[in-house]
Amino acid sequence: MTGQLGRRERKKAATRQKIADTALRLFAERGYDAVGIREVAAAADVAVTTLFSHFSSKEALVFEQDEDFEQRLVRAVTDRRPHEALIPALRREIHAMVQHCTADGAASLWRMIEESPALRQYEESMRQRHARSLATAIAADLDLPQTTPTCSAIARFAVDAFSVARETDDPQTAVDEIFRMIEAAWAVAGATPPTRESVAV
Amino acid sequence: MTGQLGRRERKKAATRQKIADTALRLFAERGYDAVGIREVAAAADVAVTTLFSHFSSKEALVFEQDEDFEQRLVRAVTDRRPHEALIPALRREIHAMVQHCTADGAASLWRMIEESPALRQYEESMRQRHARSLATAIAADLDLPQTTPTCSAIARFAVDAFSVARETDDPQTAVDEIFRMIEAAWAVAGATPPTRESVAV
DNA sequence: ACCGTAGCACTAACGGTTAGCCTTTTGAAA
DNA sequence: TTTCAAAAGGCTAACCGTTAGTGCTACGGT
Repeated sequence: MTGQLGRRERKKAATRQKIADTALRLFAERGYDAVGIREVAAAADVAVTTLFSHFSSKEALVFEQDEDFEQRLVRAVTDRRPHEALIPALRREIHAMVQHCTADGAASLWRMIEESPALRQYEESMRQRHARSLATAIAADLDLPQTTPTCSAIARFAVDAFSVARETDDPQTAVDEIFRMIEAAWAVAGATPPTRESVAV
Repeated sequence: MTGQLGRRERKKAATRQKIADTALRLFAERGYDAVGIREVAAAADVAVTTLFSHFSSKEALVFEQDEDFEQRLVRAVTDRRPHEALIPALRREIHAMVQHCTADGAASLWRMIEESPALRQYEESMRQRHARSLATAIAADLDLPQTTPTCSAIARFAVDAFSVARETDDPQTAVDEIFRMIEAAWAVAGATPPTRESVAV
């Protein structure tokens, strides 16, 4: 083995990266809606079908770090230090994610997202996926056989915190503000043991 | 005036209704994905362009009551009886909406929605719109000049309650469960007066 | 040295959506 | 009543994202 990946996998990764880079450059230059898939493929010197074998949709070209975000949320729960409570761990991660997304280099990217309805819609359904994964992780953390309404709700609240905060002028403060609410919500949920129905199959 | 609407508006409404009815019938018969727009238009005896002048997308054919839902949420806040608190009013409305959507006749419709990724995605972005409207209504109710992170968060939490509950075996119980959490979240948000930044322009 | 397969290309098409342009209907002003 | 502007609808033709079908080539393991 050369390094860790074979030539084949390196080439594949290179192709993927080239497509993503080309797409983001074109989108930045001329706007997301004004650039077609055929154009991106041509500029990256690949076939349209190749592009779609690397990215599941045009929007996915923009949200390249989709799975990163998802795993960060899940790991914030599963890999947290022993004895650290659930909500503070989530809060720290959301803080970091917000910081990452409001960093200077990313501003124009998020502006582009806000201007395109298609991208907004994609982002929303992406967050829903993330909330589902997070809910599963939370349920597992509580040794529950499956997600309860409380798990799903807390997961969604956390994701909401990110979305709402990112749209405000002072994201970090907003995250803290919302997480105080989530903390309170979690407290009453924990105090109220789940009813028979909500755990039953 | 004949009745309240002129002939023109009555005809327009009739056309719209005919399109919606035809579409839902075809979708129910053969599945959402298996029925094309051209087919729906032909069956409703209108041109494709006419269909799209009444509905902004294929998915909108299914979520005909989109605006109803949005207005019910907003009115639950603005039109509630004097002295009734905000969160209980919202809870009542969400209860009613869940009941309405889990009634017997609607079951097959929601199964169809769950089976189609396109419909799920549309529903999600619809809920986001509703949450935005609700946030604005809540802000107005509190005499705030614009939405704060707290308003947006509570609005999203309420909408989340609907979405999570609808996926549960026992939706009504789930709504109560989640609204206990929202009540707690609202309590700490109200107790903590907004900081200067979160209200500033 | 060989073979299975992953990666990629090409063509052609499908389905949702829109633009451009034309006809008919309708509400109301002149 | 006549007239007229706007609304509603229609037709054609296309654009765009996405996928199926097919085949070639180069790589990795045996």
